[in-house]
Amino acid sequence: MIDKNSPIPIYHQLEEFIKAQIDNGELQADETIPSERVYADMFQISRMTIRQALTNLVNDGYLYRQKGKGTFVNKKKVEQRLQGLTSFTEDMRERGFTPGSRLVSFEIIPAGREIADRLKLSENTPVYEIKRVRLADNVPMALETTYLPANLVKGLTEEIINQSLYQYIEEKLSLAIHEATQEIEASIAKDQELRLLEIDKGSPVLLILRSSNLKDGTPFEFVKSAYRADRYKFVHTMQRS
Amino acid sequence: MIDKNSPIPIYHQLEEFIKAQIDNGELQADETIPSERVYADMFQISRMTIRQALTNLVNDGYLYRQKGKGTFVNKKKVEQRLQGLTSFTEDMRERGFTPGSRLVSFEIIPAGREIADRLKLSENTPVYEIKRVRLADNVPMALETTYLPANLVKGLTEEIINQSLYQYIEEKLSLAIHEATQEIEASIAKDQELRLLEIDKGSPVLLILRSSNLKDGTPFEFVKSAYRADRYKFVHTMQRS
DNA sequence: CGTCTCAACCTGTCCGGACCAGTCAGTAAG
DNA sequence: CTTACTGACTGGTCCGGACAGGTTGAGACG
Repeated sequence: MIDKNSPIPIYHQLEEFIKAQIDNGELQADETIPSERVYADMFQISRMTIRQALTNLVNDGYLYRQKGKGTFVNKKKVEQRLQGLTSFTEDMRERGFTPGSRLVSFEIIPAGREIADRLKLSENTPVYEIKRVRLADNVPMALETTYLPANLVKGLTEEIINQSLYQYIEEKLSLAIHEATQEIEASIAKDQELRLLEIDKGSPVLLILRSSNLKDGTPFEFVKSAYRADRYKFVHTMQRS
Repeated sequence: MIDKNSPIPIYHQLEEFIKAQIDNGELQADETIPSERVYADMFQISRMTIRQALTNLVNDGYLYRQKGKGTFVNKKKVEQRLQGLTSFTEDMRERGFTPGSRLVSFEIIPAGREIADRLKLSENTPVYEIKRVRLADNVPMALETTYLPANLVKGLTEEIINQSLYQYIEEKLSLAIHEATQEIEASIAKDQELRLLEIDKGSPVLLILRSSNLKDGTPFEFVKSAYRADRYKFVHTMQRS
């Protein structure tokens, strides 16, 4: 329930509490949830704190409100089956490959201008730089460099990186990964890419730059990936509006 | 400014005030806006009301916040409308270019194996093959080859092609364009591409293969586009599911 | 000159409260 | 039976305040 001694903000705990009730069927679509004042009495929390939690859930599409009437559970959004934001691991599995990776380097560096811009940090703020060769069925698929703000994505180790970054971020750090913007362009492989991807001089690569945000808009990741052009194509669908 | 006698909520007036400043250039991207307390003093409004307005603007993508540092104007988002299925003409206009094209060839040919597969036709069925250099601000941007089933997209002429294919299909033929799948990969420019795009041997191109369907699922178009890598990147967003 | 400390700033979270405006059920009057 | 009123509920808007934790720059000290 609500633990006032928890480091997790009270409004956030209430959000999770209500979401859990919706997910497990305790609260059904179009059902009224207890009013703000009832929750305030129930949990001995101020109504403003309740309102903050409920406002967030309304913004996220879980609830809807009607002035004078109450707050109701929303029907489940149609899940956009269009390609979602997935990690490299998830993407390779989707394509039927066995994903893997070889760590090239892992360090904390002061963010340069480009990285600071992308992550909306001050220049020289410490960030993790993780450089990996990503494998599919044990063959190099991409050279990937990931930047994460060190004071946001805390406590990274090589072990965590060798497992799943997204899982660590979502489950251990309880950060809500939300959306990403990707820029896709063609390029000619540079020296390090040639070596690490085991391709010939003059080979093309598909360069994908991804900037990812948490639900609250905070950038948490910037990734540069150079994919072997002979092994990877990006596929997606779009609709006429 | 802020009119406390107005029926419009104060927090909403503040939102519009700040948005107006962003739109008219008074506030630039990454610039700090006055702090919550400064606005509170300025307008004699409670800090909570200020926070409500700013939170809404953060949620809408106009601002971003950094704890301990301030609230900043966000860069204008890449317009989400780029996400949809658009023609080259629409895409270039969206990016602020003047679109144009130079017809290279236009003929009816019997569909080869690859084209027949893509358009779900029998081999040798007649299709239009339209080859164009697409221009942006009068500079070659892409070499585009479009295939359309001749008995579905009827009556094509050079004049129609020089205007808008999508407009002709939707308005004259009353066909409902629905969705497309795109494959994006990196490649090295081939001979014809080198000449027509005015690039050097060994240059990379972004190769985009698009298969488009009508609302009833019928494929109506298959397009191969080779974009100059120095002038074009594909940008899109995706969300975590 | 480099380092450390501290004050003054910032946003984040939470409190308790007041009043406004919409909705609805119950009751009284015609 | 209909209409109007009232009270109790709802969410919406706003107030003034307190404390926590992050950031930054100025000043002191070695």
